[in-house]
Amino acid sequence: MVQPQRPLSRKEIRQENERLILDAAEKVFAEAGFGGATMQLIADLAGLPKANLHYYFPTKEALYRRVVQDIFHVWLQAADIFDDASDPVEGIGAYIDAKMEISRRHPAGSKVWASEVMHRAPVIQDYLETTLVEWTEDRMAVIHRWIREGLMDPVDPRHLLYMLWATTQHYADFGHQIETLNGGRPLSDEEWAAAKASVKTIILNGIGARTAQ
Amino acid sequence: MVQPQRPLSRKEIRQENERLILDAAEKVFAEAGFGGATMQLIADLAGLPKANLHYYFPTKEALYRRVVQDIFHVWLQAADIFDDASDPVEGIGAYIDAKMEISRRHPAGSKVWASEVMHRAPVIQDYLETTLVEWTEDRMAVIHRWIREGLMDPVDPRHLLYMLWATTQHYADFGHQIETLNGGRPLSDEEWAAAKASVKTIILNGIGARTAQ
DNA sequence: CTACTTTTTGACCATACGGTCAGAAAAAGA
DNA sequence: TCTTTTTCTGACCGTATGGTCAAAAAGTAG
Repeated sequence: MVQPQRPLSRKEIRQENERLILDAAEKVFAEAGFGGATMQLIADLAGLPKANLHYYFPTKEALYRRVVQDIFHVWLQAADIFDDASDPVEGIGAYIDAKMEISRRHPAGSKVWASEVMHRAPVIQDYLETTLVEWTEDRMAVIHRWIREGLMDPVDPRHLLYMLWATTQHYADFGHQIETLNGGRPLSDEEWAAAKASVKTIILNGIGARTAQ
Repeated sequence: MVQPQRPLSRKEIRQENERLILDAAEKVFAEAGFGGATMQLIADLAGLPKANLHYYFPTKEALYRRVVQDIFHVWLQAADIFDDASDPVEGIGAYIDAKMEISRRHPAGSKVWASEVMHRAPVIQDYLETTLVEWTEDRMAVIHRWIREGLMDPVDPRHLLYMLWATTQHYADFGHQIETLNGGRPLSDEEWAAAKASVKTIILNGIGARTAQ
């Protein structure tokens, strides 16, 4: 272990500890659900005494709320790709790649999100009703434009989006099932590439996506 | 309330109460997760005193186990359709219809299953490793046959199955999100029909499914 | 009706959990 | 150095929860 020479400043201590706690909390909430998670477990995983958690986050709910909000923002960012594209092959293809990558790198976050929504979004319902609704409408507009431009078949954009979310997040949320069906081994680099390719092929084919000239 | 003339026999009492408890448990486990569910809540919903639950199911875990097992069997049955079909348009189309119908009629069951798998299948891992593995291999063989017969494109059957599961179950597991994006209203009959149609169109198109002559 | 078995239930218990607090330790400022 | 502010932490508390139990109620068989 390399010890820093200078003692950490207060700001650094705060940032470092909040990070430790949030990372641990994400994992524990993902593995046990909100109800099954305990502050003690999170504290142990973060390597801090339980009372210290309550110093940074007053309640279990406040901590959970922060975890869910952080995840939501990661996801929103990942969707910028969508807008910059000139055709569905590029836009939806890149979106699938991005979401599959998130499923691979942050499966815990995806599970926490899924759990939150499954339980009727007790803490982020307001986000769903505002930010997510806007986000969805914007992307639906893009898809409608592509349809008008003859770049893809006239599918219902809403259900296309649901399919994109469902399919990509499945690789995180049901990762354990996939691993079991893969002989107990996590997907290798090649298998992840094959998964991405399969998803892209079927969906892009399925909506008759064409590239812009 | 219509009261039966004859008092219930012991066998009837047992069946009736187990059914009441299992139905209530499915709902509560779905809404709160295993950790968040309480025996008291289940008891209240079932209209029985808590001690009575422990008479029929010794522990919370035993009750949960039965709920998950029951769901698993419903799903396995729904897949018989797959085998009886002579081509992917019929087989996969009917499978999508069946799974969408389950998502619509038994969303709680789907959520319990999702939660169980997300938490690394603590109670049904053995089922995953035996029954589900067999089931999956059988269906993969069917898909491989359809590919050999030129009835669909040579897609990876594994990832096609994942896409089918992901897409159909999404309408149950993320039903709350879908409802929110639908203006706060649950999907109407017509909207469910549109959802089914969208999923079938995109996937069957996506794999180049053709009907047998 | 009588003896027996199954079912029901209120009261109770031990434990685990979220949260509090007072005082110690450490950093920052003068 | 001395004072103030922030961070840390063991010990503690009230409550909610899963589970138990003994006795009552209800069904069954003769």
